[in-house]
Amino acid sequence: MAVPPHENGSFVTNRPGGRSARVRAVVLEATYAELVRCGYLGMTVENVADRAGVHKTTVYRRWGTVDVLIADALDSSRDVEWPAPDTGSLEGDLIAIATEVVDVFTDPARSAVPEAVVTAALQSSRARQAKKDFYASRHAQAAVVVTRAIQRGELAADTDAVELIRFTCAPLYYRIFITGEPIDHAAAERAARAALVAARAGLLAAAPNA
Amino acid sequence: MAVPPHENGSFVTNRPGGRSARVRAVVLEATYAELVRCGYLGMTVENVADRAGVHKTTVYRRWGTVDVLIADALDSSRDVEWPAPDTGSLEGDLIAIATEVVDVFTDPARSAVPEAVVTAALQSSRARQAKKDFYASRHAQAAVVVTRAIQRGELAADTDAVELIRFTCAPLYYRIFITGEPIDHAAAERAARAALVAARAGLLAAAPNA
DNA sequence: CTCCTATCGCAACTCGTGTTGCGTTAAGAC
DNA sequence: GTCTTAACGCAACACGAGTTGCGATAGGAG
Repeated sequence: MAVPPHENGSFVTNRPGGRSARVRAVVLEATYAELVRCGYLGMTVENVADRAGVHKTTVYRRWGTVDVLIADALDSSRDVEWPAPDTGSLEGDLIAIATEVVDVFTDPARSAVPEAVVTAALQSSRARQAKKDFYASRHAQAAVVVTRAIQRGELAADTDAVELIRFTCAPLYYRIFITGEPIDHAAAERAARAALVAARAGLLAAAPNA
Repeated sequence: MAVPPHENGSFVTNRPGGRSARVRAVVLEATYAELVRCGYLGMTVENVADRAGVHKTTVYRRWGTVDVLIADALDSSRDVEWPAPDTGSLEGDLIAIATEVVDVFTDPARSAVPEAVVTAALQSSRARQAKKDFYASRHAQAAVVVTRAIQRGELAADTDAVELIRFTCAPLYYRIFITGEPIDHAAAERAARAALVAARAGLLAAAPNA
């Protein structure tokens, strides 16, 4: 068709069997690599194409912009399984989740991707939607530590599981992206415990809370 | 000297009296206007110069890039007085602070600037420092509601006042920049109350907390 | 007022991103 | 195997952001 793939929102080609799928895989991998190497603004469609061993017009025609490249890369990695921690206690699980956030963002190689995703989401609605879907998926996976705690009787049944995860991560992301202050293991513990105290106080109820 | 102003970190010119100061003021005002109109990536040095009624080489020589423009604009508005709320209770004050965050980010005209600042801070160290200084200043101003509460005996004296402000704002910023979920007055109240509960539980102590 | 020079305006230039037209390759159907 | 055409490679181009050299303007000192 005359309509390029990046304008109908999906990347289903008419020939998904061989070359198209191969090209997509190698381009998305190159996208991650270039993101780590140059960051969001330093990244160029041409550099991604070169690294992938593909001509730049191919990438321009199938994806169009770096925002769409990042969004597609994020979509493709959205549903990879993410093992939720299981330390035996809800507090331990929440601290483990918060600690992983700290670990990611204190490693420049791993923090480059989420930072670029946040930037891209502020520029294009396509990337914004991909980011939203990604975090919704991850939060749903992480929320099992809360539902398990409810089943164990550690927490009220009407607690909003995903909201508790959000409140656990929020103070860390706030320091990273807003105040620019450093984060460490103590900050992770503090964030997890604060979220837990709020949940135990009934402030994170799921229903039309009072 | 041969060193352009944006490389020595300050914008003190040798002739601060007349034209230089006038040019700076009109350029920074144009920076804000273009930020609202085009966002961070749509913004260009040339458009800022045109709007300011100056030639683009003037802006290029004094600031160099849009990151520095944004950083300088932020610096110049950092110390404008920001009236902290005074509702009579700490809970009311925190809810008022959180509600203002919601108000700003539900108005596209007002949310454009902080969104651009976050983006710019992810690209240049100069903008990152300006953002850090700006939020440090605002948080210090907002923290007076906490110190007042401590004086009234509402809260333990060892509470980290700024940390309580951070925990109040964090869940809102998390929804705005990370999960992309909507925010409203209920979310503001929830964030403020959760932070307050954590503070009352002694989790936000200033000292080498236990 | 006169002089010095920091700062600005102007025009031409460089360079890299993104585009377009066309020929080539290979996936999928038969 | 042959045929069709979606998808790719290639080369030349268009466009705009950022740069540079030089002359003009206007603070600030004496």
